[in-house]
Amino acid sequence: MKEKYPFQEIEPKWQAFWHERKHFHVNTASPENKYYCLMMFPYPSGTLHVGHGRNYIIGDAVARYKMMRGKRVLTPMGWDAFGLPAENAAIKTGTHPRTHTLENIARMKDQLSAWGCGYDWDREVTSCLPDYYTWTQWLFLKFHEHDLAYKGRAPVNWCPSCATVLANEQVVDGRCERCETEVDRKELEQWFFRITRYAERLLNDLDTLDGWPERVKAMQRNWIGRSEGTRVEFTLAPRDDEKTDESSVIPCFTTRVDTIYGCTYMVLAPEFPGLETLVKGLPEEQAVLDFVRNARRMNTAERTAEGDKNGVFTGRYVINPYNNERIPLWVGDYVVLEYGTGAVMAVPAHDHRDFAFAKKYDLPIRLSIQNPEQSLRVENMDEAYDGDGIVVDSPPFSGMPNREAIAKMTGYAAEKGFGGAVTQYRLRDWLISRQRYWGAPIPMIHCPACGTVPVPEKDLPVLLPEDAEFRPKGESPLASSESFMNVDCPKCRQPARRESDTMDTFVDSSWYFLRYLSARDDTRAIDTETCDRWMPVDQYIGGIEHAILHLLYARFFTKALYDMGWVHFEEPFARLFTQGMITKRSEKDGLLYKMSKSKGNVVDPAELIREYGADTVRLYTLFIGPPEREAEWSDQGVEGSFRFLRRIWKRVYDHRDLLESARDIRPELDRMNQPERDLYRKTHESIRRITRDLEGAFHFNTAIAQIMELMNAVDESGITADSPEQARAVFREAMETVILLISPFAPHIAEELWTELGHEPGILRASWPEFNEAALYRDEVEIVIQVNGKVRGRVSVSAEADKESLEREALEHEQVQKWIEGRTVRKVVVVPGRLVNIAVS
RNA sequence: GCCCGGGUGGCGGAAUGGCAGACGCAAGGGACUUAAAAUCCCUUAUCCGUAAGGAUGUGCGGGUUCGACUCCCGCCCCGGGCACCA
Repeated sequence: MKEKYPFQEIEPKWQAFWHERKHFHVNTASPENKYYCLMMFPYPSGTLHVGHGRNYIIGDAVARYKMMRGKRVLTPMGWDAFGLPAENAAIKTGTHPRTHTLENIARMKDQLSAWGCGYDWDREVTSCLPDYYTWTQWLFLKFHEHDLAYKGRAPVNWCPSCATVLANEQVVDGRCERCETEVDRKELEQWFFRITRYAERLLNDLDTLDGWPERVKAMQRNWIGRSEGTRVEFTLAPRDDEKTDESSVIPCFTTRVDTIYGCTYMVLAPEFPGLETLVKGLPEEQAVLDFVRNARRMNTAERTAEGDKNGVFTGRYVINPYNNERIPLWVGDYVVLEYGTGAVMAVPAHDHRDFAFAKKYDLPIRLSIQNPEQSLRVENMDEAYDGDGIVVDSPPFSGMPNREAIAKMTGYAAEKGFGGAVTQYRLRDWLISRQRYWGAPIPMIHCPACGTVPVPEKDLPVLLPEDAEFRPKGESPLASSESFMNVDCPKCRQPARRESDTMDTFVDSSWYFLRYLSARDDTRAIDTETCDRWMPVDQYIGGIEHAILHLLYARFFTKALYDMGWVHFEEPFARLFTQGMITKRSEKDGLLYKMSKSKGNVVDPAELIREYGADTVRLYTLFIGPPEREAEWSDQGVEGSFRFLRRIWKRVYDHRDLLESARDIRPELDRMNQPERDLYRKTHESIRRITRDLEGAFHFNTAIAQIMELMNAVDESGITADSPEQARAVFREAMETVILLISPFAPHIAEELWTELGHEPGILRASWPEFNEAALYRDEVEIVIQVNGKVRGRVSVSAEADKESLEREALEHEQVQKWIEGRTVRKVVVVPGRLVNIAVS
């Protein structure tokens, strides 16, 4: 055994060992003791920094811990390999994105193994290769077959820099999530997935996900945005010029139907369908058209910025079905088409937006809810009252508490046939078309005669053409490849054109966790039987940035596949853990940032591994703080973790004779003296504590602190090779425990020392230690004595001491006497084994 | 505005309603060394005190309790999500 901790030698050795012994391979034929431990598969950017590493290190620690607890752990890995960066690099350098991507994958695989992370590489999936995207396309066809994929014309988000459309989920504050360019609105024909059909189930089933962070569930609830309200159909008042309208009703959605008698006008969204015909030929027509054109020119950010509200009168009127009142119809830029019906009943007295609009355009304000103080007068109002109260001036509902009136008035609408209760969602259908090259082609064909025709399953995959022009032009690069575009219609055999858009990469990642279970199966996408055995994922680990996007889409896919009968579970991820970001102070401005090249604050793991070893990087990453929270990387902290590992190594080296001599001696509690008992107890306390830290929440930081404490206790024990037999036995057990407990975190050193101690190689196959209840017992305990809640003394007593004797002992304590002298003892609280509190006055 | 988190030493952070600050980092002092590195030992919340000891202290203000970082009520600040969503 080497004296100096030879991390550079042992780490590659054990990595090769795990690989050769296939320690991370698992047979999914039986579900017995299964544990599916999944990490979000990475985009192959080429280089991982220590911030990315947190994800894999946590996952690997969990996998190793569960293996030692006897689970058959599946930890697969793969690559979310389609996407813009590779394509952008291709545009710049001329290298094909595939070449670039595959090189990056090779590099990242090496990085992951250098970290000591083990995976079942036989199940590797790479979403950009035909053996994967064939099945992504197949799933698209299934979705199409079940009316979950459709082509529709709609105003969509267009990123001018990426030259593609984006899903709602990919627009953040009116900007492209990727490149932060302001997003424009465009009206285009695009492919959508009908996720809104699942809104209710996606929302309700969140309640079944006990193993998910509340935060993520809250974000999804917000995003789905369910709100219950009332649909009210207003009748369009006939035109003065007696021309007829296409439709005579304008429905609107409201959550506050109780205020409808205060409705003094109605507002349409500028994009409201049929608006042009509504105003055709009226004196107001030109003003309306100008207003609409202007509103449409604005990008999403400008349009949605709260503040000034603009609008224009249409020259038309609608009838409020509750009181048959004729009210003016306006167009306003604060009404959004996509939500509700694109029409809003305006109640300025009870809605702050309507209030501002009415003030600006001098529209009437009428009270219909009186506050409990009865103090509201329209003349005095300088803001809308949106609180509860009593319905007024609303016959026959006047006098009702407004909450009650909502139900009554909604019922009334249903009864009279002009509306009723409806549930509205904020969630929109998922736009999946992308006008880019590096994605899975949408397997559809446009035939002049037959229309849009799906590619027959037997013709899959629709391969990406090799001769496409990448440079983005607003049209998909695939359109530039004639060999790709020209195809015969599968129905009528006449010349037709392929769909030239590719799929959003979030489609690829919505089902990869199913594919891992049958990654090499070239006959079908999903192996239903194996999925039934091994799904759901027991533990999913990834970044919080996917709280909505990926995690919502994957849930949607699972539910859709459930309905189609391909899987028999509705939720894919039983437990979810989201780790916090690792930040580092920028040397430029001294501020904290997420690690990124542009901020110049990335820490390269390769350098650290060379200098300290992978175990140090792992240990530090896990010790840095609670794993779900953000943490600041500290170079000194790394040093500290290194020192600790080196210290463990040195103890084993220095005491190798002692450890060897104790090989066959079992610790026996009755034969131990006090210091031996203390170390024995500390050992078993540590096992208990650490096991508890790892079950449920992953408290790696406190688990590691506890190992450090145990190590401190080993050093303080003063046991040497000359110590008596029991001392040596206890010492050996303590050191073995340190090695076992640290092995999920620092597996290389643990493997090495484990064999050094004479065990068979392969600590992963060793069992996690169990604590001995008897070891935890103390016969003497220190009791704290408080006077009025303040500690005034402490006393050592037998663990069995009863309340009476503890109270006596406390009252007689010398220091304590000083504090109770001359005062009245009102009460004495005794908590056996802990403290005595004497209340005096 | 609504919904989630969070606020504890110089720093990262610990604490089933029961000794606040485990563990680590940093800092200071010492041992070893010709010297340095490494290692080991000691100190380290704040204030008063030579000390024994005392007072204060977990964002702020109240409350419950023998006892509150922890529970309840009302605020403040920081981070995140949603938002002219009717």
